[in-house]
Amino acid sequence: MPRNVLRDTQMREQRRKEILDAAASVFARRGLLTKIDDIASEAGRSHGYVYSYFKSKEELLLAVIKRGQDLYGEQLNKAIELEGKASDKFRYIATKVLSQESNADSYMVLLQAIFTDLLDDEEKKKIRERGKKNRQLLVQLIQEGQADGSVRQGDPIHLATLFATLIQNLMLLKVREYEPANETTIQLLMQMIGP
Amino acid sequence: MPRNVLRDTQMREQRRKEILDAAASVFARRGLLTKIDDIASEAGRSHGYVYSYFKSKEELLLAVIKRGQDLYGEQLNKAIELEGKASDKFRYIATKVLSQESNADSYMVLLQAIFTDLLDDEEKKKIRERGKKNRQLLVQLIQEGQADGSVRQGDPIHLATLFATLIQNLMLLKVREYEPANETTIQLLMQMIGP
Amino acid sequence: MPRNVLRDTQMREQRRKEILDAAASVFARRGLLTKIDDIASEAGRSHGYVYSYFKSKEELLLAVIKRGQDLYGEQLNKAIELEGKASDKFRYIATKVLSQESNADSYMVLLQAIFTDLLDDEEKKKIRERGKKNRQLLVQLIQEGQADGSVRQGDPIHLATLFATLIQNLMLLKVREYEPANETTIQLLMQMIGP
Amino acid sequence: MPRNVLRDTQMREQRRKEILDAAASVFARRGLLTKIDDIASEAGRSHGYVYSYFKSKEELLLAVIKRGQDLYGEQLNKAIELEGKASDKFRYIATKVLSQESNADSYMVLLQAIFTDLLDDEEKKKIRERGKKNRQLLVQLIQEGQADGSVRQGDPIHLATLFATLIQNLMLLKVREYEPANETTIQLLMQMIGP
DNA sequence: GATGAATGAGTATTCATTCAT
DNA sequence: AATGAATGAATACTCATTCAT
Repeated sequence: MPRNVLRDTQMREQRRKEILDAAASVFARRGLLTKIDDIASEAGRSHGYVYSYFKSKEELLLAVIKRGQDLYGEQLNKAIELEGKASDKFRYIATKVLSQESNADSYMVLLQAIFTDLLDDEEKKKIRERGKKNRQLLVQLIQEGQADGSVRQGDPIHLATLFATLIQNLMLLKVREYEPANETTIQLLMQMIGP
Repeated sequence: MPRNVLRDTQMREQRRKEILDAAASVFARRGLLTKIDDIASEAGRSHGYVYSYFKSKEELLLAVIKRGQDLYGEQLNKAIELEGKASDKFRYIATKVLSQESNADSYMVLLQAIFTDLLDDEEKKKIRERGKKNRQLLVQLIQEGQADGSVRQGDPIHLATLFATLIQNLMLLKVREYEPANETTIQLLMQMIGP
Repeated sequence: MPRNVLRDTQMREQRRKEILDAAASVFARRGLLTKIDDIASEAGRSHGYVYSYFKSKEELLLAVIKRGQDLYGEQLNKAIELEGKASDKFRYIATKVLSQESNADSYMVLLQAIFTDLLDDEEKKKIRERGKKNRQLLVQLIQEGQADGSVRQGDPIHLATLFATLIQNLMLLKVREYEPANETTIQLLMQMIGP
Repeated sequence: MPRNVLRDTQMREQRRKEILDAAASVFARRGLLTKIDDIASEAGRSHGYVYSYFKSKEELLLAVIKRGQDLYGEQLNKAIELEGKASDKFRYIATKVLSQESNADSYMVLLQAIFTDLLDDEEKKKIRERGKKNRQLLVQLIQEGQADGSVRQGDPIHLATLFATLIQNLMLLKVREYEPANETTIQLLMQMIGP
C-alpha cells in the first residue's frame, strides 16, 4: 500500500511547527545562548529530531525570526481591515500585541539577532526588509488617521517608528516585569499619537 | 625595591577603565556571545591581561552594565540641574542621550543580560534597582513639568516609562541604522509628552 | 524509532567501566596532573566521550578512588571467608593484593587525593570512612588470629594498621620498581605478624 | 666601599633556604598542583622573588626532594653513631623520624614526584640513587642488629625495606590524621623487627 | 523515522615565566 | 634587589553536528 503522501507532508509540516514553537520560546528566554538540546527538550524530542527538520541552529533561528515578523504583520493587517477610525485600529493593535507574550519573545530574539554579528549581512538584510514592510503598514494607518483626524500631524514614518518602538519596548518590559505596561499605558500612548 | 605604589594604583585604575571601554564596545556588538579574546584584542592586550583586572567574564559584564547605568543617571542629573522649563530638560536629555552611541551599546547589553538567564537573580535585582533609581529621576522631571505646565497630565510613572522606553529604543534603532532617529523624531517625541 | 533500551543501558554501563579503567591507570601514572585527554586517549576515545559519562574530572577521580577501595574490600572479604587459620588468610591477602598492579595504582591515587586540598572535606571524609571500614576487616582478622594463636598479641587496631601500611606501601614500591617486594618480603611480613 | 661579598653570599644562601622551607611545606600540602604564587606567599615574597633564586618550578621541586632525602640520611647517620644495641638505634630512628612532621611532607613530595612522569628519567634516577643510599644505612644497621642479636634473622635488604616502608607510611598517615601512629605503634614495630 | 553515542572545534580560565621599572 | 604587569601555552569543559542503529 503506497503511503499517503499528502498526509505525510502535512505531518512533517506539523512537526516542523512544533519545533518552531519550542525554539521561539527558548530563544526568547535564553537568547543566542540557546542550545539545540534546550529546544529539543522543550519540544519533548531528542536533538537529533530537531536536525531532521532544520539543517542548523542558524536556520532555526532565522525561521523563528521570520515567523515572528510574519505574525506581527498579520496582526497589523487584521487591524487595518477593521471598521472604524484609525485611532481605534491603533488601540486594537496596542491591546492585541501587548497581550500576546509571544510577540515580546519574537521581538527580543530579533533584537539580539540584529545586534550581534552572528548572522551574515545577507540574512540581516532580509530581516530588515520584513521590518520595513511591517512598518509600512503602520505608516499607512498613520496616514489614514491623519486623514480622518484621529491621529496628530507630522511625518508619518517617524510617527510610525515611534509607535512601533513604544509598543515593542513596552512588550519587552512587560514580559520581564521590569516596568509596568497596562491599560493606563495604552491610554497614554493613544493620547500621544492623538491629535 | 618596591615600585611607586601610588602611581601603580593609578595606572591600574586607568588600565581597568581601558578594558571596561573595550568590553562595553564589544559586548554591545556581539552580545553575550562576546569572547574574552575579543575584548582583549579590542583593548590591544592579551586575554590573560583581562583576567588580571576582572575575575571572570561575568564580572566584566556586570561592570559594563553598572557603568552604563551610572553614566545614564549622571546625564539625567545634569539635565535636571539645568535652568528652564522641564520640557527643555527633556529635550536636552533626548538630544544628549541619542547623540551618544555608547548609550545604545550599554542599553543593548543591559537588555540581553536581563533577558537571558545567564545572570543569577541577585545580580538582576541589582540591575533593576539601578534602573528604578534612574527612572525615578525622570518621574521627578515629569512632575516638575506637570507643575510648570510644560508636560501633559497623567500618571508620572507611566509617562516616565514611556519617555524612557522611547529614547532607549530609538537609541537602539539608530545605532543599527535599522530605523531613523533624528531631530524630527525628537520634535515629535516632545510634542507627545507636551500638554 | 527508539533503540533497544535495555541493551543501551548495558552498553552504557560497560563503556563507563572502560573509562574508569583507563582513568585508574592514568591517574596512577600521572597523579592529579592527569588530563582528561590522557584518559580519553587511554580509552581510545575523544575527550567529549569522557564527559558524556562523567560530569567532571573530579567526579571521575572520586569514582576511581571509590572503586579501588571497594575492590580492596572485596579482596579482604574473600580472604576472610576462606577456610583455615587467620595467618593463612593474611598470607593470601598479601599475595593476592601484591600481585595485582591495579591495587597499587588505586592506592597511589587515593594517597594523592587525600594529601592535596583539591577535594573538599566532604569527599575526603567519605574516602576515610571507606578506609576505616576496610581496616575494620583486618582488625577482625587480627582478632581471629590472636584467638587461634596464629597472630601475635597486641592492640588489634595498631597491628591492622601496620599490616595494611606494609602491604600498601610495598605495592607502591613494587610497581615503580623502586624497591623489591616479593615472596621473601611476604615471608618476612608473615613472621612479623606471627606470634 | 666594596660590598661584603661573603656576607652577600651567606645572605643569598639564607634567602634560598627560606624559599626552600616554604616550598617544602606547600608542596607537601598541595602536591604537584602547587603554584609558584603559593610558595611565594608562604615565604612572604612575590613570585618574581622566587625566580631570582630558582630557575623554575621543577628546579625548586627537585631541591625540595633532595633536601628531604639528605635530612633523612643525616638522621639515620646520627642514629648509627649512637652507642648501644642496634635495636635501640632503630627505636631512636622510629621515634625521631615520626616526631618530625617535615619528614612526612618530604616523603609525600617524593612519592608524588616519583609516581608522576612530570620529571624526566634522569632526575628520577638521581632520586632513586639517594633513596638507595639511605636504605643502605638501614641495611648496615640491620646487619649490626643481627650480629648483636637484637634484630631477627632474614635478608637484611628486605628487612630494611620493610622497616623503611613502615615508618614512612606511618608518617604519612599520622600527619593526615588518617590513621593512628604513636608510641604503641612504635613498640609493635620494634617487636616485629625483634628476634 | 527517531535516538543518542561520538566527535572535535571552540572558549573560559589558570598559571609558569619573563622583564621593565 | 624586588615587584608585579603582561603574556600565552596549557587545559577543563561545552555544545553543534554527524551518523550508526
